[in-house]
Amino acid sequence: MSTARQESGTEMLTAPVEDYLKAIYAIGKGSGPAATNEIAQRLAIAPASVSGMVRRLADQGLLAYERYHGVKLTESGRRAALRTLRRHRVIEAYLSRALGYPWDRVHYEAERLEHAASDELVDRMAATIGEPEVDPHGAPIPTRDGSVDETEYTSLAQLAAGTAGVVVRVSDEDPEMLRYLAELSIVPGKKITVKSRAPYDGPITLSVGRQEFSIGPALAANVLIAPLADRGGRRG
Amino acid sequence: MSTARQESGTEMLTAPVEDYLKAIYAIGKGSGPAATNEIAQRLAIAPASVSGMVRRLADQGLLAYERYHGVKLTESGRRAALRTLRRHRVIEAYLSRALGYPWDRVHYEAERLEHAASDELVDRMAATIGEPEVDPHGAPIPTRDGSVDETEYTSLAQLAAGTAGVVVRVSDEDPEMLRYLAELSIVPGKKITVKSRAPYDGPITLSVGRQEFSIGPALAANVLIAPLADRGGRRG
DNA sequence: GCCAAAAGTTAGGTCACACTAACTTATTTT
DNA sequence: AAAATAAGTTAGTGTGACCTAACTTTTGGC
Repeated sequence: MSTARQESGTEMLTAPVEDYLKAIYAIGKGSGPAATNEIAQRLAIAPASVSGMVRRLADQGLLAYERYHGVKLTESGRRAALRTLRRHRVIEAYLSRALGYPWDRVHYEAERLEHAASDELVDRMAATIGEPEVDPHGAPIPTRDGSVDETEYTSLAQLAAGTAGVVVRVSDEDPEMLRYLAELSIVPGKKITVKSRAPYDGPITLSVGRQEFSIGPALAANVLIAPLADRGGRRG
Repeated sequence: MSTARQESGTEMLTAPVEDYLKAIYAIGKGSGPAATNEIAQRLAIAPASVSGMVRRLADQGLLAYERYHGVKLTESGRRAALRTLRRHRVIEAYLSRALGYPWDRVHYEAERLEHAASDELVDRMAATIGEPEVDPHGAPIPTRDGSVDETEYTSLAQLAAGTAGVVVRVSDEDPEMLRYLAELSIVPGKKITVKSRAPYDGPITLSVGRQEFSIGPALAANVLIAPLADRGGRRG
């Protein structure tokens, strides 16, 4: 057994394998092909290592691989990826709500626990905190039977001046950024209005609550928004 | 990183290494020497594998090894073992109390989580359920700074007829046995009186609560007892 | 105190997962 | 369309953790 996990029904996957599948899913959003280099970059390993692993995963039927062209998840691979994603996000939500974990550190902790927790544990966690639909960063939690909300949202960087919207999701990996976003109270559920945008990728001025401030486009790109009907005019 | 865990301060140990240390600690109870074969048996691996690993662990300073004689934990090895043991038992207690996990399955789940959970998580779990001192099977939980209650208790198999005692601990690995013990309500905290013992390792008759029944010596050996003052006489 | 049985070790092999260096295929530029 | 660059692959290594088979050391019975 060693690092692998055994689970009722399906074969057990090792932690690295689960990480590959998650990465490939994240790149291709479940359907598109993933490039070797991009997988390597996400997992912080050498491209050559990916070639080798990808072959094995293809042999196991988890993905479709064509030499020199990318890989795509098979149905079985997609299911495995979503199972891991569900674990990850339920664990994040649980750490945050039940154990008071700060939202900038849940990702890192979940990254390890997702490979060790059983489905039963994950389901109990989900039940205990009331079957959450999103994790603390707003990412949707796949259901037990493997479906996810794959709605694409606009990033704050693309939002036109004068537009208002609600933050639905922020990217979860960089703790420092998360702490900064929390300071600005740019968190899922918050209403935001884009007051103005300086040209040439300049700062974007926002109003959040009764505060007003500017952020750079790099940060804004990490915030996803559900736009609201524009009823503020553009007098500001 | 792969299967290893990084923790503030101390070097990260892999899951197998933590398992070796736990096994060696369990055998030598922290001080005595552990035999290669016994380690192998506990970890369900070949004795030859133990020889190899034990050498590496000795090189790392986790244990003292003399060829053809057993191994003993060094102070550093003992600390690592107790850290893992604390994780394990806190997790068991948490699963049981906070998530309603049945007591016959917490061991198996904790066996995997103990290698993935950070010290911070374990401490939060402990705090959330009120800093428990024992796990659901009655095993003492090591403190953060690495001390444990190492009191030795009498097993129910050694208890003389007419003696009464309180169950302090039952062995935790066999789920089926745990379910049976729960049925008999032989659980930590319960008062038990040994009514009689048949000779030649025969059945032991007990009274627990208002019930009376007999169990075999093999089962009784897995129940540890804190004896009470004998005030019942031996008329029974 | 010798000799068989038990306990422990070395030798040599495997598998998963990473690496670097060198090579091949694909894409882009001119 | 040729050359330059980027992307991807193979070849060869290393490490951790296991295995079996064959050998050595220790122990316990007589």
